[in-house]
Amino acid sequence: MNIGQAARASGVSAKMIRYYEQTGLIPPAGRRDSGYRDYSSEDVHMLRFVRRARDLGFSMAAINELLDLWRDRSRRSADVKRVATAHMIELRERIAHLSQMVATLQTLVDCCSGDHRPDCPILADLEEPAEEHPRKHPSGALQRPNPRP
Amino acid sequence: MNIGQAARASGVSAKMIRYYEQTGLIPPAGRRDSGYRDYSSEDVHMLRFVRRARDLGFSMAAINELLDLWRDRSRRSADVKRVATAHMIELRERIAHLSQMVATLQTLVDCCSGDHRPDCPILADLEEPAEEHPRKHPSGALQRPNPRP
DNA sequence: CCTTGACCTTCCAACGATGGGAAGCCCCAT
DNA sequence: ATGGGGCTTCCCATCGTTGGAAGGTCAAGG
Repeated sequence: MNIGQAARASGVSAKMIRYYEQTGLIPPAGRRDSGYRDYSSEDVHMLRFVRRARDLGFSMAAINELLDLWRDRSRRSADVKRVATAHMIELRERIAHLSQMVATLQTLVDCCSGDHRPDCPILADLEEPAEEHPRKHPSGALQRPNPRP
Repeated sequence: MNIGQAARASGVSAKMIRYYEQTGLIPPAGRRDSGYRDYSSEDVHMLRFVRRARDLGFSMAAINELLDLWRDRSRRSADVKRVATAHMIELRERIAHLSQMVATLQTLVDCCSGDHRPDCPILADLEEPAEEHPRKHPSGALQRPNPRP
């Protein structure tokens, strides 16, 4: 099976298959006399594994671990769970980070009239950020950053 | 004011200041006789603007637009709002993407016993993804992907 | 004056994962 | 045998940021 066929069968592009091989994520494929790489259905199986892990956002380093665990019949499922949980925690952190950005942007966008006039609270905030430091120990009065007019 | 001082005053690293200048995001700084870049408080102000925009996740292309609008006294706030809204939509899409990953991972992690045994639904899913195609037009019965035992 | 250490300059490389493309060889069908 | 498509390797680009090397500059202290 050529690399193109393996690519179509696995959903991993030929480019990426070569890259994964080059970086050692997957073992070097066998070669025909012509120099063409040759893939078995097991190889495709492995590529689909990698593809699925990529779709779930695992880094190549994590996929490396997962592949090792996959091949290790005496693995402990706890090890797999640890890798997946760590990844999930990182994803949640990224989501929290993005959500914070979105929340701030939404506030600013809500405050912007969005018309022909130049006055814009969005630019005003970029220029001089409002001190929205949500205190972990709120000692003062609750702030109303977005009072509806 | 040297680049290091401007960096500390703006929160943008000296490396990035040079990079922003090189790519045309910010105008070239003035130079002393020694060749050192020289920054005014207005330059720092602009750098703080860029920093804040970066913190909100804007791409450099978007920051370029925002800087132009910032400098344009006859801007229409609608244009600023459009840039911010487009960015917010993209952030929301990224959040949705990550959330989908997290949801799948959470399901898998919940199903994994995480002990010394090798059986692992996480690896099983990576190997052969469960066909969880949530239909946009659910014609059949609701699926129960995670029935509590 | 000279040294020393901190600072500045430019240039080059790397990260992570992927895409694009060029130059050249191989395979298969007409 | 010829054409077209697939394969090979190699290089470059992305995006924003960091790191380092080699060399010039500044300021303080001996």
